[in-house]
Amino acid sequence: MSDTFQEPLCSTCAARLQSVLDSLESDQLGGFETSKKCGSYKKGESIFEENDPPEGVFCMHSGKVKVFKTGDEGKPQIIRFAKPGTILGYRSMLSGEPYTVSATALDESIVCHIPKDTFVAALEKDTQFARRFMEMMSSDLDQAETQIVHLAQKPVRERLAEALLVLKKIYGTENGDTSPLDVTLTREELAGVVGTAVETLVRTLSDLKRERLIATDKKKIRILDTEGLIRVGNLQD
Amino acid sequence: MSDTFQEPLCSTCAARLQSVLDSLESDQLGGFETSKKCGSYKKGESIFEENDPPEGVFCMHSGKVKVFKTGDEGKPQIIRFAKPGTILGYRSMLSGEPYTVSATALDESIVCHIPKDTFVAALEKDTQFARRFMEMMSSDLDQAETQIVHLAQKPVRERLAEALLVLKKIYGTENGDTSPLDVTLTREELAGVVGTAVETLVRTLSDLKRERLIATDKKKIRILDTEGLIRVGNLQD
DNA sequence: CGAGCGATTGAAAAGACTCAACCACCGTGG
DNA sequence: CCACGGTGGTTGAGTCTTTTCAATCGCTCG
Repeated sequence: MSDTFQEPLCSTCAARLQSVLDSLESDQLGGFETSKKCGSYKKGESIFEENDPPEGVFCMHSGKVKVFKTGDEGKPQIIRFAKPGTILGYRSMLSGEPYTVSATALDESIVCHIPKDTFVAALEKDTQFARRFMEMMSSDLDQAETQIVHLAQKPVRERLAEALLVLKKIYGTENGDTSPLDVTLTREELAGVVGTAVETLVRTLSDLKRERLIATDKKKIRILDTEGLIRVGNLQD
Repeated sequence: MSDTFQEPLCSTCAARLQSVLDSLESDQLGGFETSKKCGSYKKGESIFEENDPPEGVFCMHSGKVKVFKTGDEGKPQIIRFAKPGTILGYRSMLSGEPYTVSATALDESIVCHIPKDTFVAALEKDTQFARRFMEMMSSDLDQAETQIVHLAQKPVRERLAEALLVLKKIYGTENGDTSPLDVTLTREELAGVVGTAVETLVRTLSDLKRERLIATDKKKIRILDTEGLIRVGNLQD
């Protein structure tokens, strides 16, 4: 974590308005502002890791982060992607148990750390905030359960199509609709999202390229035919 | 849902003490008691289903319930098992969205329904309760994420070993340690837990039998060698 | 320039699924 | 009481998917 950047303020933080912290009462907000510590993370830098002791939660101010869990054989499985406004590491804060997932920057990112006491106090004092927070947890859980079903029942090809669409939805594209996804992952990372071997991932990507659904340029991926991918992914919803 | 049974009281409910409702203040408890509606469900009966509109949460008083989500091809994936004290359907209550999972009795079960208003009021008034509730959600989420990694990275054999150990942990055995698991699932259900085809499940079960790790008698499954299953499942934790 | 990592491709092997047949048990109705 | 039909369980065979291992390629960085 490096230190040369402008420390953001919660009160004027655009990312906050995208997050579960949007409705925070101003008295709580002050507590956040004075107790938080923000850090800048370069691409590849770790924000927290499995088994680390939790001391609060992280709130993303800018950048992109992958949240993953390491399997028995050491292979990382990407559980979810975070963007500005996302709260990370809340589970361990609540349970007091060490982190069960790791978070690593995918890009230059600024991530703030809010001490447990501050956060818990806000949860206790601001009912509306607590409510929003629970809704966020619900939504994370719902997403995880959908992921379970897809991993159990869909073939790699469908999961890959879905993963690409998810990346588009979360991080968007650089310019127009068919311009490159505004995030770059290694093939290994993408394999870790889809839950497959790197070689299989590469082959399946090639298939999609051959079908003109996507195009690749270096590490950049462009989605040429969103509808087509939805069809491939069997995603009616 | 049939009606011939003794309606349980929250205040004297043994299951409650096993649940997130254990610390509930007595004033809230009264609200639960007067507003709840309990129902008895026979084996195979549905408690709620995907896309049903939520009107509160369910709390298990007795019995066994499977919670599952239906995949695109209509194949049910069992997400989790519930026992007395388990709260079901809380996600949709929070979000107001229709249920994203279904719950069905595996055995004669008594399940109470607590109206949304009552439950939400308790969450708002009783900070300790809200805290416990969030911890429960955390733990569900953690479990779901572990499941994701295992589905993505472990072969059927390992997942089956784990599933059997989970069933033992949740529902226990009928008598001694190597007596039959105190729950009966069809092969199809077990396949839906592990995330595989019925035929594969049957074959893998046979392998475990051949290795004397388990034994089967009709639908009953006995775990003969817990240590062995832990080894097969690659479960150091 | 050379080392090394990430990406790609090929070929073989393993794992899992599908299809099809058969068996075993159970409850029903004759 | 028994024949019948149906459901759930099991097994076999073949096929498809996915993984693994090996080799090659290309690029970047020191």
